[in-house]
Amino acid sequence: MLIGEVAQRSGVSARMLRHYESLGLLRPTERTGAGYREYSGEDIRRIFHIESLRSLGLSLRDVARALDDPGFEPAELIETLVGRTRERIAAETELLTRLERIGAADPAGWEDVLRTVALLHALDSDDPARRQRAVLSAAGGAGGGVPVEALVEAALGEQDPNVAGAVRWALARSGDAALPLLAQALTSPAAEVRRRAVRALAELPGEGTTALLRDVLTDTDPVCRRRAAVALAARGLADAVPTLTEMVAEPTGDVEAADALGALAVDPALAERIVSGLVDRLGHGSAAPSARLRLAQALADIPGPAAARALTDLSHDADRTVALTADYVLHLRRAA
Amino acid sequence: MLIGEVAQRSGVSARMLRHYESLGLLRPTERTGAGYREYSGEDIRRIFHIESLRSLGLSLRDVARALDDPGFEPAELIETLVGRTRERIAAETELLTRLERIGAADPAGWEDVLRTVALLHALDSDDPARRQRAVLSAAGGAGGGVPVEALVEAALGEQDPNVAGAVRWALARSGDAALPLLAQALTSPAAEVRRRAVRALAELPGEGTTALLRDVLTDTDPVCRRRAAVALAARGLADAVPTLTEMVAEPTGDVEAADALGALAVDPALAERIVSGLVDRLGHGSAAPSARLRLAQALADIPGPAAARALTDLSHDADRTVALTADYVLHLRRAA
DNA sequence: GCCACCCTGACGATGCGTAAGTGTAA
DNA sequence: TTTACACTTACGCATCGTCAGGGTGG
Repeated sequence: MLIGEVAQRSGVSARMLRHYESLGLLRPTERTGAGYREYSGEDIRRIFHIESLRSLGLSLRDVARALDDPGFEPAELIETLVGRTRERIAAETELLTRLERIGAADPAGWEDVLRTVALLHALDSDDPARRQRAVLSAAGGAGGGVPVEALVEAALGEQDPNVAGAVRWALARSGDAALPLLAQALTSPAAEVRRRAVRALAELPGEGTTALLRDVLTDTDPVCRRRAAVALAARGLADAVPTLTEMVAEPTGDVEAADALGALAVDPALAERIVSGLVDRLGHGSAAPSARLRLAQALADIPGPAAARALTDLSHDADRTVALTADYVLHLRRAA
Repeated sequence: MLIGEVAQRSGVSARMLRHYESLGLLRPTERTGAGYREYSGEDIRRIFHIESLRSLGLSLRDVARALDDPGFEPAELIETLVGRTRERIAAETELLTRLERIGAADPAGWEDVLRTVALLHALDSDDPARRQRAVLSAAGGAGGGVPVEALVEAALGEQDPNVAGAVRWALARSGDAALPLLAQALTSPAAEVRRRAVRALAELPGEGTTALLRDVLTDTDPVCRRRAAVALAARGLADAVPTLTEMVAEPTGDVEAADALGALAVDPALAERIVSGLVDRLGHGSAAPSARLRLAQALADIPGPAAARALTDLSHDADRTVALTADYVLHLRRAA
């Protein structure tokens, strides 16, 4: 078979067939009297072998080795090919999200593109100060070319507490576009991501966030639940009461919970409910004295007669520290 | 600033700085008396701009246009870049799975690799006959170099019913390795994928598949549920009875369900339960006559006195067709 | 003699490393 | 003079398309 027919049937251009030959990949085949290349069935098979290996990403040099060097084993090369392909995919994926974000910012000219690129680049710099500045300039830049997605991603991944705070602040100023993204983050399997999403949502204004935070109250992660509860309480939502009551029962986070409950208890009816919930959960002798102590401290922040009665009970507590604390709190309340 | 320092600070090699210049990308900068390139702050900024755009995948030519041609707008180019990147990611991902499958087959030499590549290639050929042959050779090849993943993928995607059947047959011969993959397919959001997974599981022997099929009985997709029920019944599992009863109630698939129930009803206790379930669901006058007709036909396959009694009731049915059918069935049973 | 092949050789595109051979500043 | 730069020119890498200039077969 002459080269043209081979090219047509194999899909490999005549140019490439000659090229393979020049590399010694395809052996010096037969030639006709006029010097035309004459490909045998064996040659054709070899071409398909070459193409098969090339389709795996082997270089022509590697193909030659694979087909001719008996000591060249596949395992290692395949492994490195896998590794390199993974790296390329990772890089391309990164590139794609950057491109999409830039596209989403709808740049009017290349200056816009450059600004956005610089911003995105700074946002995943290693230097926290740089990230900080990027966030601030993003928030200051009045929207044009500040992709919310990037801010959300930063909010969900930022390690440095200062920068994280700045990111949440920027996010709070950036409008509702962040909401669906944060909502999606709440479904992440990684608890840490959900926690950060909750913190960001807590600082976002608006009705939408309230609904989302309410759902978080049933999250499997306690930290998520608690942050959501505190945030909801700050908005005056009574849904948070059970979680906050639980928080008072735990040795950590009780102060924050007490504050939040105190804020909710400006409503007298709610105050009554909160007090009875707290007493049910912690007021029995079976609870640890330290728990009763936290109860007394929590009651300090709650106005109304129900809290006063509960404190009076506690002032007769078997544990001296509890009794004294309750007494002291009562004293303060009477003075106020 | 001289070229060496610029290179070091910007991370762009001196070679590339000169190359940019030769392309007219970086304007003819100042030169010292000796002809040394002298880069100004403006030049440095331009270098960063160039690198920014390059990081988005723009060619040097496009970078030049972007920075110098005021009529060249970003939108279109960004869009095509996004498209191309998506395509590259898709291609690389394809390549990756192929490489991983080849690696998983642990080839002893490049001939093994070539065989596997040819197989994988044939498996997603456009020609059903080719796919068919590939499947058969994969199943015949006694395992070595036949990646189960590829067969599973084929089973989940195959359109042609003949090839699909061959794939399931090959899968059934390929051992337990397919199980976890099919189990995962059962969690796919696409009902069609789950359906195919169920069909494949139904033809796979072993305990593991039974457990999986049992879970499918609660699938949201009725087709999945039904196929699982029929398969379970074929294995003598009573769990399938409620679903099969439901199937008799529907105008489609009732024959298959009746067969399956008949097979289960070789156990007399089960037969009784099946009959009472069927009668509860369909035997009342409130059911459509066509439903009662299917009931009569289903009862034909169920041995034992319970079915006979139910048929006798139906032989007095208000609907003539129903009554005649029940009569006829009773006649056949007595003759047998 | 015309058409459809074949041949070899070479350039171009892409982005960049790595020289070789030479000049310059301190 | 040495040392560390800088300069220009050019080759090589890996894959291919494509063109030029010329021969072959029917």
